[in-house]
Order: sequence, then C-alpha cells, then structure tokens
Amino acid sequence: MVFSELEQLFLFQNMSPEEIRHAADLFQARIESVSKNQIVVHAGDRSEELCVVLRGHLNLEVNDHSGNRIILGHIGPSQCFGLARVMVGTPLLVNAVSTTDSSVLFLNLSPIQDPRANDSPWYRQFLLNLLTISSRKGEALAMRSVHVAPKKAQDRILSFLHSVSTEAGSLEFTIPYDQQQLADYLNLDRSVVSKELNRLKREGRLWFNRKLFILPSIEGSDKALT
Amino acid sequence: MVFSELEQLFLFQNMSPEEIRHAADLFQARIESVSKNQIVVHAGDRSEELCVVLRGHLNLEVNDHSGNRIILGHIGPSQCFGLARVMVGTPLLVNAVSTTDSSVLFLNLSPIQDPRANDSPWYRQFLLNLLTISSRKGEALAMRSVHVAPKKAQDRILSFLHSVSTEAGSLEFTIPYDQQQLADYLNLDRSVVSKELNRLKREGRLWFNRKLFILPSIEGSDKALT
DNA sequence: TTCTCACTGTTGCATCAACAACAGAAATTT
DNA sequence: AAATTTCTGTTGTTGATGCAACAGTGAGAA
Repeated sequence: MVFSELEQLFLFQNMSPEEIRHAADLFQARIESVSKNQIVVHAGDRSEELCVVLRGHLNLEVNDHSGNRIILGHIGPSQCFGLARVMVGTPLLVNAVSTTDSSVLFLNLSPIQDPRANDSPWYRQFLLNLLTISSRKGEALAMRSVHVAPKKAQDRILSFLHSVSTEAGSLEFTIPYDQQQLADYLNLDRSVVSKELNRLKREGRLWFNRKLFILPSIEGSDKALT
Repeated sequence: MVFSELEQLFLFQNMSPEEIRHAADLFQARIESVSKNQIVVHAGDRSEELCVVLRGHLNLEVNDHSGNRIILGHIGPSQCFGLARVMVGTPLLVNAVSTTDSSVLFLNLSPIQDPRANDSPWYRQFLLNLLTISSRKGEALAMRSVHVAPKKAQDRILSFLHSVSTEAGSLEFTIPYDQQQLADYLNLDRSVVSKELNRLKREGRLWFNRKLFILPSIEGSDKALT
C-alpha cells in the first residue's frame, strides 16, 4: 500500500499522514488495478465500499430497461463514488466502467455508522470531507440535469461545453467523453451530436478535434476559428 | 421557537433534546412562514443556511436561459435543501418555490467548517445525519436523471410513476406535481403529458385523477381500472 | 349560489431528433 | 507497414414531440 499518494486526495484533506494511516487501516483500504472497459463495480452491488479513483477514468452508466445507455457522469483522478449506497443502504444504481486503465482505492465505510467506533480526532474532519464530496456529486448531477433539459440538441451541447469551459477556467479544454459517450450523457443520438457539432464548427461558433474543444473568446464575434 | 417539532426531524436523529437545543443555538435556528407560490430562496443566493421544510411543500426549479422551467425535485416535510452551497461554496442553483403555505427552518451552518468550534459529542452524529441527507438528495437526482432519459413520453411517465409507487409502498399514491409541473419535471410538454396519461388510462394501464394515481396490481393483466 | 381562476383535455401543424446504414478517417495492434 | 478496430461524418426516412390555441372541467372564493 502506497500511502504517499493518498495524502494528495481531497478525501484526506486536512488530515496528517498518521491520521490517514489510521483511516486506511480502519476502513481496510485496498487498491485495485483495472484495465480499460471493465465494470469496476456493478449496478446492484451492495457492498459498503467507497471507491476513489487514483489513476485513470471511469464513467457512471445506467442501463435503461430498454437497453439504452445513460451516462450520469465521469469520475477522474481523486474523485470518488459509491458514498450514497453506504449511507442510504440502497444498492448501487450505476455501473462504474473504466474508460482507461485505472487504479481504484476501496474503503469499507461500514464502521462509519458505529457509535462506539470513533472519537478519533480525525474523524470529524473525515466526515466533513465526505460531506463536501457528496455535495459536489449532487451539484454535478444537478448540472447535468440542466444540460439535458433543453429541447434542442445544439442547446444541450453548448450548455455542456460552456460548463466544462468554465470549470476548466479556459476556452480551450478537453471533455472526458468521445462523441458516443457525449451523446449518452446528453440523452441524444450520436448522429445528431456529430451533425450539430460540425454545424457549429462550420458557423465558427466553436472548434473541436476529438475530445479537444475551443470556444471563441467573445460569443459570436470571433471568426478566428473558421 | 418550538423545539418539540425539531425532535421529529431526521436531521436530528439520534440526538437528545438537549443536544438539539445546543445545535439550534449554535446554528442560529429560525423558523419562517411562507405563503403559497413564494420563492423561499432565490437561485444565486450565497447564504450559508440549510433549509428544512417543517410544514408544506416546495419545488426546486431552475429557469433555463431560454425561459423554460425545469423542476429538479420536490421538498416535503422534514426534507431539506441548500446543503451543497454551504459545503461547496457555490451559489444556489435553483429557486425554492412554495407550492403550499409552508414553514421552513433555517440553520446557519457556517460554524460547521470551523475546527475550533466543536468537540461537542453530538457533532459527529449531526454530521452523519447531514451525510445521509446529502446522499439521499443525490439518489433522488440520479433517479430523476433515469426517469428523464427515455426518448418516449410514455416511458418517462411510467418510469416516474412506478418509482413513486415503489417509494410509497402502494399501487395507490399521490404525486407532488400537477400536470404542468410533472411535464417540467420530466422535460416534456404539458399537452404531451395529458395526451399520454389519458391514453394510458384508456388502455387500462393506470387510473388517475389530478394528483392521485392507481397502478394495476399485475402489469397488463388487470382490467379492473377500465 | 355564483363567479372566477387554475387546471386539464384536445386539435393541427411544423420541426427536429431517432434510427439504420454506410463510408471515410484515425488510432491501435500485430 | 499492414491490418484491424474504433471513432467520426453523412444521408434519408419516419414519427414523436414541441408549440400555440382554445374549450371544458373542477376547485375555491366571494
């Protein structure tokens, strides 16, 4: 177990290496390597483990009962998922699918509910970190809901791209999805995504190549992209 | 301030009346009454208050930049919202709109982040309760994402209704939305919702009146509703 | 009771996304 | 380098949804 990389995680923010070691011990921390396109955790899973991505990328996917794929979000390095099922006790709603080779940290949080377990001084900080993480996840889901809301494909795409641009703090950015995945994230057909992206490119309203995007500096006035 | 009703809240689960009093004091608890159709908290609000509905009903709404209304969810008695903005520090994404006369408890959570603030024994329990609440909110948002995903209006409606039925533990249940609100929740046009609901009723696949719904006991075999 | 207003039912039309299908380009693999 | 696979671009057709508009119904207020 390499503890040094754990210190970088937001999950352990404001905790000393010693405290992190305690936590890792209490929660039976283990690290797993997974190759591309594996289901890291299956929907319906009931284990009480929190999953933290150390390296690589995962998508959270639901398989509609009509067989369609819904992508609810993306989990990058230092982000995590699976908290809700520990706290609420419901089975995992999504498949967590690796889109690259990845390594994932698993923490069994069952002791978290046990009243006798902890008066450790770090415990309070750890709960605060979890709370922040959970809140961020909620915000991300709410943002997706907003991106998916517009009736027209163009508006959905632009809503998403502007959001990513803002988060990145730059007009040039990469998105974590290829076109098919973007379509599944925005609840659109892939052909429509391709069509609209290329229309926007033709009209000079953005430039893109694969997962790299550039938005014009001032909306509608910059023809440098054409 | 009526503390007795606070003891019923999940937020204060496993806390003694004394501890609840302490918490209410620390977080400057106050209760506000609001009449129907008021915006209880505006989108963009940056206060650090957690809001708990004591009586009445609120909807969480976003106003699309195209002027369309998106309903992200419903807040009933003992449920709460506004946690994310306290933890993450982002302005509130939604308007919280009362759909009935309501009373709302406000708790200023700013001290939650302050390390010196608390070694109170109840603090850990309070954080756990917040964590559970936050997780539930996330689950609700994820469920909505699934309900909104199907391409056909019928499937969205049935996905939502079955979900409410399951939560209610009964085939007879009421939904917290009228037709226009349901349409905004499912990202559909109201005329389509009306059309599809009545088609389903005609086909005996459900019965409804206003906000009351009844689903047949065995999918597709029960004609008692016709 | 009557009046008013909010909610619901229904229609026609135009539009846009879904779907299937294929061709070309780019990236991996061998 | 060649081969294979994955991703992207593009095209028709179809059908469902969006939209606007109005009528009917029921609930609540005066």
